[in-house]
Amino acid sequence: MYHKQIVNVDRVKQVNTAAIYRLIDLQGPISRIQLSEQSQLAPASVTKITRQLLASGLIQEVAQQASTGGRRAISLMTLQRPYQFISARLGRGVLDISLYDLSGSQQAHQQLSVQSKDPNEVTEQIIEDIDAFIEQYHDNQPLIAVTLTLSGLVATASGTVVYTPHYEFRDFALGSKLEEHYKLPIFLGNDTRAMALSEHYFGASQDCLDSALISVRNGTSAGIIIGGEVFMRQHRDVGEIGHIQIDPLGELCQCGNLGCLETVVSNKAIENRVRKIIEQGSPCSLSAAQVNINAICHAANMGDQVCKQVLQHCGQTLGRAIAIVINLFNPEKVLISGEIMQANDIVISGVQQSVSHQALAAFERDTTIQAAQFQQNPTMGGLALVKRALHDGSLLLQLLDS
Amino acid sequence: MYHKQIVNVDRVKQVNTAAIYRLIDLQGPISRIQLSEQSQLAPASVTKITRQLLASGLIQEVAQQASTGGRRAISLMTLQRPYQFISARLGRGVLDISLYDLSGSQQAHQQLSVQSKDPNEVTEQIIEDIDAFIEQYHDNQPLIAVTLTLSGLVATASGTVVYTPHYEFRDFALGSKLEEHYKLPIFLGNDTRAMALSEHYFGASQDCLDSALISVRNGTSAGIIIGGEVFMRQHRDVGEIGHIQIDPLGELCQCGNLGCLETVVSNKAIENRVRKIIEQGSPCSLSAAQVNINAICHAANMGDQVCKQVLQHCGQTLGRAIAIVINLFNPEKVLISGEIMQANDIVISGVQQSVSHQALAAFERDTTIQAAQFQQNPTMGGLALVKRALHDGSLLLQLLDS
DNA sequence: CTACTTATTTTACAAAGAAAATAAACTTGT
DNA sequence: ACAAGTTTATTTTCTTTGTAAAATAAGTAG
Repeated sequence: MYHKQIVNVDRVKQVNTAAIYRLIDLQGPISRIQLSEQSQLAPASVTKITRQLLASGLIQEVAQQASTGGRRAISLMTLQRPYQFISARLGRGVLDISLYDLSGSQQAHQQLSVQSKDPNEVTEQIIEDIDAFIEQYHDNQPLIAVTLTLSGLVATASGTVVYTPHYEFRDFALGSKLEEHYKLPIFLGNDTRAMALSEHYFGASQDCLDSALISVRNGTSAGIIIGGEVFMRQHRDVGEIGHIQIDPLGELCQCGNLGCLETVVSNKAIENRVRKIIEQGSPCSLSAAQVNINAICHAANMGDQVCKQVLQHCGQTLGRAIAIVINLFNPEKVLISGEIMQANDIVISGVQQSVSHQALAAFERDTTIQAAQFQQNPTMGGLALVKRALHDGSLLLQLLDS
Repeated sequence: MYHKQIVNVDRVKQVNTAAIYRLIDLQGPISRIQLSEQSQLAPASVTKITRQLLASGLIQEVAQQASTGGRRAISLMTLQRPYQFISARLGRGVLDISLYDLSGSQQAHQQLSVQSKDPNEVTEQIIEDIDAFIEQYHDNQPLIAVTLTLSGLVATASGTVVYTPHYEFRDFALGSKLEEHYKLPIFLGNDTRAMALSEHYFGASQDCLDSALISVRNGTSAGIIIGGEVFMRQHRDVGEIGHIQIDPLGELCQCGNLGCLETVVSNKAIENRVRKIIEQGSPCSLSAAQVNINAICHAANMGDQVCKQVLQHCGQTLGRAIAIVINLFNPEKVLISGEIMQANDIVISGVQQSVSHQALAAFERDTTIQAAQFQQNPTMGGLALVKRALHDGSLLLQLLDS
């Protein structure tokens, strides 16, 4: 059996401290009195809490605000630059490593290739590469965390990699291995879900509590943000939409089924389809050898009918999946990420067609569909994981003590 | 902008009192020391809270438990029978009214027909009929609430009916009209979602935190329970899966699209399909005139191939929708409700086929699919709405004061 | 009858937030 | 320039809540 949230006294302090830190972080320069209004805590409590945060160096007093008729308010801001962390991202055959500070500015970046698929070998390489990276790029500022994002299912709480499409991880305790080595808080997560959270904190979905990010690259997956948090079930995140059956008579998917979303909506599927049409002799500005996703988008933007048609069909199909997400989650914004968004207008118009037909009218009119903001930076997701840990108090308390 | 949960002192008491009440209600006869263990509150705190609950008559001391080597523990239970409420359900052309007590036993029931589709007229009828029902069946025990469930979208917090398929409600403030008349707490909700919650509290999904109920009757809709609560977005519930496009080349749906789930999975769709096959001359144990959902299920169970095939196909199609729900929500149990479950084995085997192919393996092996427990009683959903209000503290506090 | 267990209650206390009082910084009217 | 009034920030005082520890109650086992 289970019990729901019980509140004891210690927890109150933790929750409220985290809430105040979060407000200062999100709402930039803000006075104590404004914090009190927004948090519904008494001014006295805000003073108590901010005193502690000031003492530990997590926030600072900055300029005074203009007077509104009396004593001028003192603005508070979070300190970002002194807090650095490592964000790594394990893609298909690729390991990206970055050094960030909390402001979100990337101090250094490196990309390496990964040959092995064996969990132990890959883990070893990750540790070696990050070690070398730190050696080379990190100065003497304190590191507060190491994050790793990857495609696949991750049990976030236990730091276990349940499953990955590109490597042979199966219920592999990657988190504890990294923790053992670095003696730092480790944050592990699915890459799409982490990117969705990054868009929520810093990107295109900053202004809304409920959003979804659909990532179309090697495959298709979704990250769903509900109430400002990644939607999770029993400590593992969900959002694997790539194998929704979109057409019972469709193409064979590598998973063994017919007509999965990924058989139409993925870079490889798009490339294959264009190649096929060219080989059938349709007039196209690309030769079969030139076909790749970037070229296709460029050609479509230039007016190439074949490429345009394929991308539009892809958009329509994606729209059917997005309509399902809208009906089930009713997000304010749906963001699409991936190389296809170089042909933004073509894809979006296809998506809109399907959504306007298939999503509930009451929901559809509330939902904006647009391109994601962070298309290029695969390690950006780690930043969100660190922010989240600060905002929910778990990492914040560790920094308060030290 | 928004702020997340802030905890102030008042709230602590409310949350913990509700949590203790919920534990006593769910875990039947239970001692204070067991409550302390399960709630992680100190024994002294449990004593304080239970004292209050005892004083207001919400719980009572029952038998002592057997000794485990020392003083025998005193069992506590919630009091159910003295608390009665009215549960109404507005279906297509039908109004069901029941009198329940908190134990879930139905004291009286009445079914009436509804002719009008006009919101004001329907509201007037509901009030008149409930008044007459109370007059006839209710004795002098206190009524603590009135609930109304219906198909359509309901904004639970504001008591507004956003949309209904069978009546012309559009953003209609039904809740406040009822509240004005009855001067009692009113709980309004979508019927499928309320039934899903009832299954969670009292039925087939009692033992799990995450479940889904799929209702197949006039249409198809889902109720999704996450963490023991109805999954909601900005105060309105979601789960309208009836218009997921399941086949881009499928039949025309009344919503104007092709191949919606409801064009295959609904009582009417099944009946039409069987009728069509019979008219085409296939040998069937039913005549076209005899066709209705109950007869079809019975014939299928007796081995009729036409009926069996249609139901199996319906199951397979439903399975595709359920696979989506499983991939997105990862519930422990999926319950199916509706007349089709009279042919339980046939439908479930079809569902299982699709799910085993299309749901993620990691999720599918954790998910049980079975028939819902409360198939017959349309007002059962209201019971869950009242329970929820007691368990989350909102209704509990009103009863504590009085 | 004594020693030991277990359950519950009482007492004393610590921590957090609320309310009121005070201090500080500024604006405005004279 | 200066008093009066505002607005913000902080401090003090008080109430509430939960908890630890001690006390009490009610059993068991030998």
